[in-house]
Amino acid sequence: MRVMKGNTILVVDDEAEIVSMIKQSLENEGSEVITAGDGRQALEQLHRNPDLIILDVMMPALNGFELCQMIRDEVSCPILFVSAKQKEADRIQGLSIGGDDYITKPFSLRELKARVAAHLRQNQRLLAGNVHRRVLRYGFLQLDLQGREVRIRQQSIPFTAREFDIMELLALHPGQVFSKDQLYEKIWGLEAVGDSNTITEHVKKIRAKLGVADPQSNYITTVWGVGYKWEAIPS
Amino acid sequence: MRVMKGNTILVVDDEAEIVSMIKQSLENEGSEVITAGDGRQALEQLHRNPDLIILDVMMPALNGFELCQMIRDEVSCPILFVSAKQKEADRIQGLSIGGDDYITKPFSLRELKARVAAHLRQNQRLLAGNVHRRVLRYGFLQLDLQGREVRIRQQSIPFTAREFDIMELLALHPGQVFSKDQLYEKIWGLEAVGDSNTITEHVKKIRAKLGVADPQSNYITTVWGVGYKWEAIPS
DNA sequence: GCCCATTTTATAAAATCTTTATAAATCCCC
DNA sequence: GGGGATTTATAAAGATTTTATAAAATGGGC
Repeated sequence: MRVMKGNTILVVDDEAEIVSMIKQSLENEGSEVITAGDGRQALEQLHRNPDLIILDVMMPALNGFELCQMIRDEVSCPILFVSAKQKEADRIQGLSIGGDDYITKPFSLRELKARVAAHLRQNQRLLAGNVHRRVLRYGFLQLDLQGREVRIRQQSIPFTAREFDIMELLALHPGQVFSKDQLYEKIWGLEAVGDSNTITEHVKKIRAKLGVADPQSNYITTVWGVGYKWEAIPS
Repeated sequence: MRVMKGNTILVVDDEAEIVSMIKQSLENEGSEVITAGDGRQALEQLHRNPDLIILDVMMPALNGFELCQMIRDEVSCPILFVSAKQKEADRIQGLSIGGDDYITKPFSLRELKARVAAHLRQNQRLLAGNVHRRVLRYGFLQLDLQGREVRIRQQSIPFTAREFDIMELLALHPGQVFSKDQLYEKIWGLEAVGDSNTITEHVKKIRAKLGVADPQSNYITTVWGVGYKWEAIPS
């Protein structure tokens, strides 16, 4: 789970075994984990500026709900409750007083990790966020024009500069046929001279890469005697 | 629930009664609710820019998981899955492919509302705090833009002026490729003339310094024949 | 004058682009 | 429907371009 790398997570629970179990599990994913055995200790740890807080509800002295209410306005990171109290009313209360998630004990470590990762991911999205990217999407295929990156089912596929240029041009004009000369002119520039085989070769490479990740698809169609075109809807 | 006022929520489910039930419930809280009966309709509704998406997993044509994967990179709002599939593996899958929450059917409307409100609240918190953010964080790396200081694992690393300029520009636009000419123009100024090797050299120095403190990471990627870009998620 | 950041130069290494040759597919006219 | 011509596909190798590295030169500030 790449998202968890480098993040600081505060785990608060009065049961030491649970704390150490969670700590170890999250550290395995690359997070830095700081811990507290009760609400007061947790308050002291806040100066470390955690990226996420996991909070047991039932603790002596200062319980999880109380702690959450105290810090919620000062701390903008997600707060996840973990509790043996399974009633719906408890879950709703936890979410209402400022919690972002509520997991009932006994819980699966894998689900805890998945939920922690999801919250961290969403935080990153919003923080690194306000990047309006131009992304072309055709089914499972995505062309990130600013990042010059191609993804199929979220998986990045390396394309060379020329390959990307050709794909971009075609995909920006779905359904329109481009002759090889047109492609050459648009991508290499007006004065450029070159063999039309060059295009053929690049198209072949593009198709090969797309074909590996998405075998049934046929994004680039050959229009015989004319050129190539991008299929509006991949088949 | 104050948070829900004025928000737009997209509800996607093929069972019309469920859609209308959720719609009514959320509208009572002050949200604007738009709906879709399947994945394709949902895609068409995305132009409305919802603040949150509720997604049924099992739908004909395009299921919730598939839809989520398709849109996750373009849509930064929270995505909540609602599903009759209750197995842990399903929940974890949903959270792993970009979902932010997973609620099993049959669900309590009150809990759904509480979870929706919690996600909206957290988004508002982050977006509000985003304005005066002056420290960029990428994994273990922190860029203090005000203090022009670079820290890895809390340890400060000295960077020269140009090095910091280049890093700052790249890191402020994660995922976007900058050509050497673009970098030169943005940092040295329009009229400046210079060798593109200068950039190469500075990038080398930056990578060397980052590499010492964080050997596995690769923050700046070479996009062959195009330029350099900052990885949103360091690999 | 010395130190440090910056830039330039030269060379090595890597990746890509283009060409060439050959095979396969498609079209068109008879 | 078949044969020849044309167009496109495939594969591999050479040429070219681009980037990485190292080291030396420049130039300003103390």
